Amino acid sequence: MGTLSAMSNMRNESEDRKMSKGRRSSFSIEEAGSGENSGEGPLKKGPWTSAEDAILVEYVKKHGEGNWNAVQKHSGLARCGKSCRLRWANHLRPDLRKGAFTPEEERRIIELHAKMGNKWARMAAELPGRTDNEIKNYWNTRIKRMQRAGLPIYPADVCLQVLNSSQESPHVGSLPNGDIQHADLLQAQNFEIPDVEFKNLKLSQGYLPFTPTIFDIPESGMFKQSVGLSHSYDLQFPDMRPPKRLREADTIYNTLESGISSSVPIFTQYVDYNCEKVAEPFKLSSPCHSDLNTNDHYHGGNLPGSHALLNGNASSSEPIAGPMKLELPSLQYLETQQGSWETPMSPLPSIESVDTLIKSPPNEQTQSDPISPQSSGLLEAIIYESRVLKGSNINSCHQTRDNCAMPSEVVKSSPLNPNETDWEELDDTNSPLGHSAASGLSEHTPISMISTDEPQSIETTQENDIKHETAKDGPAYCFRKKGSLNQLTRPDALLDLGWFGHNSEYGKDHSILTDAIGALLGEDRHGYHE
DNA sequence: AAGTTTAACAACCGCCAAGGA
DNA sequence: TTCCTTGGCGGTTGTTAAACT
Repeated sequence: MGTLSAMSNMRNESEDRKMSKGRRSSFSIEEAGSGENSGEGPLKKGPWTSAEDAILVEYVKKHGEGNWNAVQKHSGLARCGKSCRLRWANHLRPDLRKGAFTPEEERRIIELHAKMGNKWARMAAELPGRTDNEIKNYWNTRIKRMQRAGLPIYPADVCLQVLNSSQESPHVGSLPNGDIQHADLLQAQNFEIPDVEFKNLKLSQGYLPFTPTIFDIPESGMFKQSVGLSHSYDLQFPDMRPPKRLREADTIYNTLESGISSSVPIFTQYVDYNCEKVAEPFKLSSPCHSDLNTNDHYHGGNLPGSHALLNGNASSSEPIAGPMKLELPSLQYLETQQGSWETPMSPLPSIESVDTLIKSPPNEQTQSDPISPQSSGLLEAIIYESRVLKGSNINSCHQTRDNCAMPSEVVKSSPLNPNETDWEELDDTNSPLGHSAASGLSEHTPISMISTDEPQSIETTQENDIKHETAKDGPAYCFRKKGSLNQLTRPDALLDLGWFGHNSEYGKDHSILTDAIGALLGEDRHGYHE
């Protein structure tokens, strides 16, 4: 935090110096510096000068806060009211607490965020002297760092604390007006973490004193997009590339005691208001871990969601039921987020994990299903797929799911795995890797590979009362009903057809699949490269 | 020593809700 | 009831300095 302090102290001293260069000033400093202009003409943007600050402070002394648009009239300050208000609130207020966040404050921020999500103003209200902007900046920087480090956003004890507080009281903390979604969502069932999930835990990284609990998975559209695909189980584990600086990690994890409990709701973060849409299909689509499939809570099939734990930036103040406003944080889908735990639950690999796998072939993770081709290459997978197809008329959909590995897992462990560029070339809108932005995220509700043509058959196989999406919200990667080969955006989607495509469309689709596999093997028509 | 990366920070932008005309 | 103004909030971007390679 020495750096932080230094930065903070430096702030005022260097402010004017910084301003000499200007950031986004709409006109020159000379113009702005005059400050007391006629109150007309273009309003200045960019950094504030000391003179402007003095004018604003003087104005507030005389007139009090508020009526910010009048500042320009009364003082001649060439700033819009909004800008004045911001400057006052964030920098000039006398009760502001300058300097770096203390460890206590940092912890408080984490706790508050776990409860509130991105409610910066409310968080600031809980931290006297701190501004929402400060907290927001801190948080964004923090989660960026944590993601880069592959560390969980929320320490275990914070999760437990929120969980406990939510159980003790229907109103968490001092949240007004029943804004308790986060806490309620945290009341997910206690999860036992299968041991297998930690096989690849890289404790040797040295900065993971506790079991990772909450992982910063985007909850909003990005999350929805990815959850049925590859990254919904992108658990934040130490990256293969440790960050250059982990000062924060030291601070946080030294500050926050690491009492880990096996009952920490590890996977609740995957479940949001539409959890029923995503969890269950995913359950189906992980047949190589049927042991886990039988473990409902593992997949959160019936669980309430946890926005707070989903995403460091996720706001969860929105009602759970009904349309949810998508809040898309800037950091919600960093590349490093994908380079994560090699959980078998991740049907599609992150690029980094693929790279890792290519560089160092997988070992443990491929042991779960001797039948599945996940330990072989894509070619084997396709061969395997063809075998499955042959038997598909006999086997029920459910059986097939239970006996087959996710095709994308084949890709995952395959040395033929296409690289990121390939995916991007294919179809960004369908690629989780291509979704670094917030556009159109809600358009593809990830239902994994379930055929949208016959949700009933799926439901009959489920113990949980799950309502599946209809075709209009079909999975991003699933084979679309009207699909031609061009709509098969990924090889695993092709394979999925075989894995899950025992539906009424099967006969029609099968020839397409055959073509597609042929294309995969020989034509390279979509730009798959080795 | 130079170039690159990262963290911290400041400020703007757009959206939204409340209140008043 | 509608429109406008104001204030608040959250997301994003640009800049700088420090740290790192």
